[in-house]
Amino acid sequence: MADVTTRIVIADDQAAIRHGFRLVLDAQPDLCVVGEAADGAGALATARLLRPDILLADVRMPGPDGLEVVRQLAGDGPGAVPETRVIVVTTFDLDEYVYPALRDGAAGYLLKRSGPTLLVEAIRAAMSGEALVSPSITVRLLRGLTASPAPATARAALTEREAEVAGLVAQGCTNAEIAAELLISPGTVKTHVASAQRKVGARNRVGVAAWAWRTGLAR
Amino acid sequence: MADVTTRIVIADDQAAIRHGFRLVLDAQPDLCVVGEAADGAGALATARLLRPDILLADVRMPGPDGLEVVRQLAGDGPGAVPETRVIVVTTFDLDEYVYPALRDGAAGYLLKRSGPTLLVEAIRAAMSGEALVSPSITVRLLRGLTASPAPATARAALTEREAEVAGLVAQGCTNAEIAAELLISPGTVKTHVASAQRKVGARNRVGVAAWAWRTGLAR
DNA sequence: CCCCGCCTCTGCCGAAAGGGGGAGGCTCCC
DNA sequence: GGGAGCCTCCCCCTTTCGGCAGAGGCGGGG
Repeated sequence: MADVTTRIVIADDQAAIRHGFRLVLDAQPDLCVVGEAADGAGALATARLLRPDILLADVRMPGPDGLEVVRQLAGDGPGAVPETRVIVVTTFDLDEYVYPALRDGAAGYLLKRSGPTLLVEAIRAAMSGEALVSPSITVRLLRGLTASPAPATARAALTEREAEVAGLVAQGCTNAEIAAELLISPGTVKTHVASAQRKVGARNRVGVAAWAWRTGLAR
Repeated sequence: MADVTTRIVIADDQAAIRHGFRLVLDAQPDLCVVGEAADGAGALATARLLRPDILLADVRMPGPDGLEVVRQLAGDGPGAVPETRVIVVTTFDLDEYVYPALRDGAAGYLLKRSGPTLLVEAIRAAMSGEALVSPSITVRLLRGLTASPAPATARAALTEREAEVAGLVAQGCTNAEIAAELLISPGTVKTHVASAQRKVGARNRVGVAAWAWRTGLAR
């Protein structure tokens, strides 16, 4: 495919940030900032008018915030601009917009302090249909992926044996198989399953399995 | 804090890769490759001996693979080396080691074709307790996170209706409940469940649920 | 046009799971 | 000593699943 210039629009309520980004991006031979906006409404209008390849959108802006911009442009509603990939930019990695932004179709999520390198890399990634997320944010996403919200807390509800049985249930084992595995009688397995079921509020063994998968007990 | 040199060990069965990485990394003033290994056993031994700041580990290596290395070094077993952050490197973004690696504590997941910039960025991120994942892989992670746009590959095996039923199975619904929800007869639900079961290789509905949770169809 | 895949439904039967109850042995702690 | 909690096992009964076999409607593609 032809390596034409990537057209970029910057949306941020701070002029200094916009100028900084523009300096960095225009220094790249294949990138070109074609527009700027200082608020959410302007970002949407500019994106719809210019249909750039990339929109860098601050999370916190007057009017529609970065998330709303992502939703509208990346959605399939009337105002969507499918050819524009939105990269969300934020100042603080504390903010909790990460999850919704990515879920709603952001092509990246960057910290302003990430530096020019990652900014350029994020744009190139987005142009390849990929997505770069700031390392400091990725590490939080991974924690969510990994350890589950509260493994120790939630799991404490079950006795050791019950958790063991629940794990095997989540693997798709029948009571008889679990019994063979743990060297106990099938009747005892039923007792443990029923107990786990009651404790986690499930209506059947699939609910127990679902709980095990959610909490990270099983994987 | 003092910006001392970051000590790095490279584990890859291809000497060319190791040399390439070494060239890139030693060109950085604050990075230093202090060791190499050509297989999993060597990687573990070298990491335990040198206790480097960073271990770049190929996924596919003779002996223990990159995942096993991550598990052993990042775990809390006797052979763990907590001060060493493991960045997993792979050739193909097709491979399905992404989830386990990140879940088991990898401080990054890179494609060899990502280029030197991301390699260096990934190391700096890992040193800050953060994690950089290759954009092409991130985009897959996000699909799993979103779970709305299907991971077409795995889910393509099931028809739309089957996937719908599988999702409800994963929520712990009985066939009758699914029937009521989808406005079809319980018998039809049984057909779909049985079909999904056969396609995903499960022996019962819990296996279908497990598959749904694994693939992100269910959350 | 006809075949194929998907969705829909039907029936039957044995196996598995779920709900209820009871019971003995064990450890830990008051 | 006496609970309390856990693990283990047993009974009975109903509901749900799982496997099997068949069949009609409906759409797309050869």
